[in-house]
Amino acid sequence: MPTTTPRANPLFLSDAELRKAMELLFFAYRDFTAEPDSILARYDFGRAHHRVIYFVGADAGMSVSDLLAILKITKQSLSRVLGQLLREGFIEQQTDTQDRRRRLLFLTPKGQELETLLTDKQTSLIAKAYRDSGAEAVAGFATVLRGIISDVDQKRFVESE
Amino acid sequence: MPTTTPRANPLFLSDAELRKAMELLFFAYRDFTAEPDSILARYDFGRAHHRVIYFVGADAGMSVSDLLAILKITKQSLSRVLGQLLREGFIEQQTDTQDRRRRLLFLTPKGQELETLLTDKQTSLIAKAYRDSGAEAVAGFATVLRGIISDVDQKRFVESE
DNA sequence: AAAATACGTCAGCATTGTTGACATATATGC
DNA sequence: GCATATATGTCAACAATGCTGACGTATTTT
Repeated sequence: MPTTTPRANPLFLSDAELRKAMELLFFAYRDFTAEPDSILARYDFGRAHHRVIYFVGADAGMSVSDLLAILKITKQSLSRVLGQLLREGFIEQQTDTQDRRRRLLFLTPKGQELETLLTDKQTSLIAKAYRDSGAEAVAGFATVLRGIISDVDQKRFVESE
Repeated sequence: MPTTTPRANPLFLSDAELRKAMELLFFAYRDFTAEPDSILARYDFGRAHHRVIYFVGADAGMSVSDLLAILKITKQSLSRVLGQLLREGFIEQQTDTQDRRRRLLFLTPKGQELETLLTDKQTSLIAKAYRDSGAEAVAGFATVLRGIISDVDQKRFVESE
């Protein structure tokens, strides 16, 4: 009686089921970023610019090192895109009055406008998927994604619950 | 009576809830690819090599154009990584006997070994998240991701159900 | 006063995507 | 059988976005 155990995955999780999950993530992430990517191209911006605009929009007044901790890229990499966004007037900096070494980041009205344009594309895609799936599926979606996210990054979500 | 409607999202989906979904996707995808990325670095390979190895592993004997259709990159981009994988003996080609223009792709034993190494890291992460979440959550996870995936790419999944 | 922190910058390099131009082998349509 | 379409490959240049390493300045902490 062959008990198909191709790889080391207990608890009824077949290899095919796990591969399907991986592919779902791959295609979903790809399609999720496709629309913003094409909008950004019109500004000569890329996905890296989008991330900066998104997170600064989500947490106005964050410092450069806060942003570095979220993005997990080097300051040299960030500097390139952040510099462009500053020079082109999408983001502005303000010295923290508490600690004058820190530069707090804010979207300008122009930056806010682009943020809204980009985020609206993505939120409407998510909203459509949510509406088509129902509340229960939405809860499951979040639960599983949280399970995939490392403990370190988990912390970013616990407070917002 | 202010009925908070910050953006255009009906059906009780708050802006905060939708932004959280976007962030979950961002962090999950990042953490999901982190382990393979660090393994690949040891081979002087990148994420592009991983994708090729993964999809050829999932569908042995696929043609170059099949792969191009999945990855949605140009043949010049693919050629670079595919060429490396061929030269270094991770993948081998075989002329299709039906249509001798087509080159069918297969993993070599060496390629299969790397595929297993990489995929096992990712499947165990998914498996852990699945086990911690329960069957119902897993179903919801797949439902929502499918809702995010474009109709074009959906087709890749319908047959496997 | 010395050390640590926050931020910035210059320089070079790798990966992975792009466009455009061509070339070859094979299959298909008429 | 010839013209055309298809599948694949290749050369060259360029752009976005990561990286490392080396410095420099301002400010805070010890």
